[in-house]
Amino acid sequence: MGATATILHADLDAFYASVEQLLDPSLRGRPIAVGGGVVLAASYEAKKFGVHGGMSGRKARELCPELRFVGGHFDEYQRLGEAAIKVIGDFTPLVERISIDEAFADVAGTEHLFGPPEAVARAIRSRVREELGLPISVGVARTKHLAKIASQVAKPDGLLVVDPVRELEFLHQLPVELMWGVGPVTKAELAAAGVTTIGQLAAMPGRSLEGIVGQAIGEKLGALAWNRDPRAIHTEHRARSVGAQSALGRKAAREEVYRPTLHYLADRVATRLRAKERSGRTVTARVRFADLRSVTRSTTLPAGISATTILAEIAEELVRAALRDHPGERIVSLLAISVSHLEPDAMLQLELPLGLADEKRRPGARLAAARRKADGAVDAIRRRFGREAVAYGTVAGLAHGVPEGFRELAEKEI
DNA sequence: TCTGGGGTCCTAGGACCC
DNA sequence: TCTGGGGTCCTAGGACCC
Repeated sequence: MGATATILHADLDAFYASVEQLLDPSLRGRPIAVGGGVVLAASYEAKKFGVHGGMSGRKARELCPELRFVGGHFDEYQRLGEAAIKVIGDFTPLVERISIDEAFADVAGTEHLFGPPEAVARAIRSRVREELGLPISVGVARTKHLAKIASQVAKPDGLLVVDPVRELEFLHQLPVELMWGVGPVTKAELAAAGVTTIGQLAAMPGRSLEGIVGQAIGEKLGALAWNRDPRAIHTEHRARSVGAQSALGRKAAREEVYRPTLHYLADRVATRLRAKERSGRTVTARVRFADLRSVTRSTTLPAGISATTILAEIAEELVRAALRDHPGERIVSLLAISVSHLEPDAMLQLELPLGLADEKRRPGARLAAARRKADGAVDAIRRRFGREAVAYGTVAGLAHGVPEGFRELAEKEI
């Protein structure tokens, strides 16, 4: 068993940029970037100049003077991402979507219907190209990790099947940074130890590898390097945290300044929690200073919360504490709120009026229930008239860095 | 190389419990 | 021969992924 390569990893190439080139033919074959202040995605023509996602717009223009910036068609990204996943789903129910533009699939057992895995991969690629007009790369291998590496190597617009008898031969010649979990820091640490290829990493004694990157990562990388990581396809996914953040440029670290932003963020997070019928026990606030260093403060409550005002108040307290501990920092460049330790929304059962006995058992329970009810009313109005129909006091009209559509896209359930 | 917004997981130290 | 708890939860920081 396990001797055939049946895991596919499919990855839309330069997804946002490809969609823009699809929508506007005059952009095809030209270096373009989606975004403005920051590059959200770059076309392959732009990547040749060294432009990549996450880069500042200014830097990107320096590298590529003829770069065209285009505004994002976020609804189209959502629609086309869904459509591509649907194409994969036509070949197998075992699909694990891991982001808007990529997914794993297992085609073991569908050979009698659609032919061998390589034929399925070809079919997926040509259907996505013909029906949606988008390039997609596919890797096929015996394990998820190897399939993912194969799709990266196949890019752009390629297909690569890793023959099970040549797995290590293929894997060991590649650079370590193609492995999942090896970023810039780990790459540099490994390079300092003379390790730049997956083969060199595989040859290291486990002890010394763990000495460099820590136990958990060391064990994981060791398993990946020998392709001994038989992770299964997971078709269900449940979020472990819900958060929101806003970059502020440079703002004074004063309450009148950060308060409205925290209410805005709390509103986004709490609304999503309630929509999922979840609440969370741990609230974390992050403050980033002018030099981009950031600190976090968190607190864990005895019971989960999902009320906007309560979340906002806790976040304010956490931010105050963080600033108190860093009196030298007078500038804030980003604020974030995250809620974790998620559980079923306890307040849902508290819709009925609470009596004095409840209040004695849990001080503040009645106030919390009242706030939860007010939130429920806001949620209902928004469901009918849209998000903009209601805002929490000073939050109304607050200007924020990225387009609303980008936030909504990022918030979408995968 | 000063860059957005959404996440996951790991580590280390301390508190607390039995 | 050496050593003197182990387990669990919480907090803060950090690396990494798309």
